[in-house]
Amino acid sequence: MASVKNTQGTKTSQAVVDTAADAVEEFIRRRKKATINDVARLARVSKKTVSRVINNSPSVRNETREQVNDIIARIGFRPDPQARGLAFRRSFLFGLIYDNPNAQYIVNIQSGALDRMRGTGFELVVHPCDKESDDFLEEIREFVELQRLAGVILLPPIAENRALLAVLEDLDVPYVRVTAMHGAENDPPILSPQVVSRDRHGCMLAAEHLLALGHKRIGFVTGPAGYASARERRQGFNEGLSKQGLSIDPALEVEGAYSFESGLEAGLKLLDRPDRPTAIFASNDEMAIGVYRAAFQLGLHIPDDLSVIGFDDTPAAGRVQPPLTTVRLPIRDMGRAAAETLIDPEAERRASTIVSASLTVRDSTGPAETIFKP
Amino acid sequence: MASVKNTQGTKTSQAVVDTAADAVEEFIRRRKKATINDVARLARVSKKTVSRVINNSPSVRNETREQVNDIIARIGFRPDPQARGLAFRRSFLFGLIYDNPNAQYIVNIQSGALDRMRGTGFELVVHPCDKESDDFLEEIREFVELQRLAGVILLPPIAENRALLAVLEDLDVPYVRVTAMHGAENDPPILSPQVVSRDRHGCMLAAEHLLALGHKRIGFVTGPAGYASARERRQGFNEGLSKQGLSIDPALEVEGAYSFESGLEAGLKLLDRPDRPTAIFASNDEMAIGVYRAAFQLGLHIPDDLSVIGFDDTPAAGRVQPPLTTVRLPIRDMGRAAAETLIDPEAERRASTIVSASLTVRDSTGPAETIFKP
DNA sequence: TTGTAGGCGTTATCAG
DNA sequence: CTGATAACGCCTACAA
Repeated sequence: MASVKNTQGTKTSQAVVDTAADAVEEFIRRRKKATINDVARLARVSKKTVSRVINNSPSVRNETREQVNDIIARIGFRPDPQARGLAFRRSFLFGLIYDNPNAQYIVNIQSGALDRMRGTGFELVVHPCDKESDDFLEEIREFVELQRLAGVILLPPIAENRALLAVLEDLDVPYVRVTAMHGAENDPPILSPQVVSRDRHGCMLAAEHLLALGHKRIGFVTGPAGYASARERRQGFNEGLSKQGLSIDPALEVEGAYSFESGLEAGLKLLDRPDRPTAIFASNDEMAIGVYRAAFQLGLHIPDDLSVIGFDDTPAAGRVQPPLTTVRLPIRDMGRAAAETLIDPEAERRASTIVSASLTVRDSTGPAETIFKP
Repeated sequence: MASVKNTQGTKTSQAVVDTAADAVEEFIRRRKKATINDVARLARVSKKTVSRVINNSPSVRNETREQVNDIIARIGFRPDPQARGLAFRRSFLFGLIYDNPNAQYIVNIQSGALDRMRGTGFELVVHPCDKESDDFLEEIREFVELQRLAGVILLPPIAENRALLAVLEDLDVPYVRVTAMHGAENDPPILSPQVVSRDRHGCMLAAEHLLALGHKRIGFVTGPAGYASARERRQGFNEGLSKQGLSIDPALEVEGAYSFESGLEAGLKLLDRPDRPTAIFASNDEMAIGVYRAAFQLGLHIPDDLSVIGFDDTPAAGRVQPPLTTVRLPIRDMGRAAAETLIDPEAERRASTIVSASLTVRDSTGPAETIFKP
């Protein structure tokens, strides 16, 4: 109870500082987690004033603010997120919700988002889910509601699930969708904050690359129907081909499931025939590597007998033999941008952050000429 | 204010139920998030009693308990984790802390842990960190302290960092280490809850497999010095060799960094000479695939000219050409077990959960005989 | 500009 | 076994 009373006669500024300093050091010695009350007492203000300082309220005299901040720094006070959240009716947690099998993608998004979140006081809660489950929506609703999330990051493919978006709107929680940029299509574009990648453009580059190498008979392995990315990539590739008056040959198009196995199967279907294509574009690396396997099984050599392009530029792309030419997306940057959207208060612009794709040319693509058998 | 007063004359059990039912339906109609107060009012008990029911306190009459649970179920009440956390001085969050570049590993641990956590009310907060950073420890301390974590899962290699463990002990937060089982060694084993894998045993199997195929000159690519897993794997492989009176040949041992590049480099060093080994064991898949590249560069064919074994059984292992023989660890199960350790109150047994390794034989290993050049 | 009273939703204390 | 009452640490409303 060593309450320090300020002697009337000596309440010069210096004296105040001294006695306060004692109290502060006394406090630090006990090294207990400081609360807003400690700060208030030590700074000789009400806790409401401390609260104002914490929340950057403008209505605090500068002198007072400095005084408070000084104490805060000295005793190492950090407001308790739980208490704050309780009062705010909202936590300081972002939820990362996904149903996506690509580990590298998930981890990259995560680390990008966390990168941006560092120092902001927000934390990231991961929440994989099963979009085929019966209680898919209810499960997510409960998660978001119960945790009173401060924001949600949605990854493909569920970022395109309108029913899910409706739930989030209903819950009134800020959210960002990470997805492939939406091209002109039948269904209307979704107008909520999003981080979009120029998948189409990337695939256009891929098509142009193959065209430049002289390829004409080109196989295409589509992604699963219903996936925005699959649609975009197909469209982009087609656009690229169209620059030379070509287009995706229906006879040389096979739908895959973004998996190695589906790529292998598609590859066999495309290659195990006399009029096989001289090049194949697979809508992701996973499937492209499946095509590698198909080529191997058929005794075809890449890139001499067949050129292959993938999409994603996963680490594996650089490690298979031959290293895979592929479209690269800056996934980490997308994670960063997603977090940014949730953090920045003016995210209400409801705008899109756009990131572009590029082509990483490696050794899986070569000139078409060498393939002609005289 | 439609407070339902119970008419004295009609307070039969049935009447009570009826009026209560009305109030309940009335409440449900407004579909607002229910609080403990709502439950208390509707169940005609104090909120403390509701609290007791929530927390499975034994001192509640069964009848009362059922009554309360009934209301809870009907209005869909879920206690607020933030408020609960505030009162408990402890959140319902587990932290997953790691400094590990293996995306697949991270995601598998995550999904295993989340798998076990489903329905328990706990959530998982991911926290990558940089063990080389100056404020490595302080940063983690603040994270754990501020979030008042209910538990921490530590992944290799920081799961072996004693300074970090000391911090966690000091913070008095429950934690589990996921790591390779500790063999007899110089430094004393760490005696905190852990989920350990039999890396040694797995590598013994690998050695035996190569031995059985007739290999004698076997190269070994070690993991980075200081990593428990690296040490264990080496020891296990050596033990395996010793069964045939062999041991790791110092001239055929190269240290790698668990990366593709280091594997490539090690592979070149091992293979680019006349007395090259007929088989190489790399301490993880990443490096094994680097060895693939080295072999390719030197014009060696796997498995005809060289057998290769990796460790981890990452998805890539099954996709490279030829598919890689590798030691498999049930990573997801380890994640599950880690969560289990934190969830189960009797985790104080301070015991280890042990999972075993197995050998996945694919096509990268073949008989040594074929290599002899007559 | 600052402080007081009250509340956020839950649990702990200590009576009854 | 049950219930007032006071925390938990912070914020909002309303005064001063």
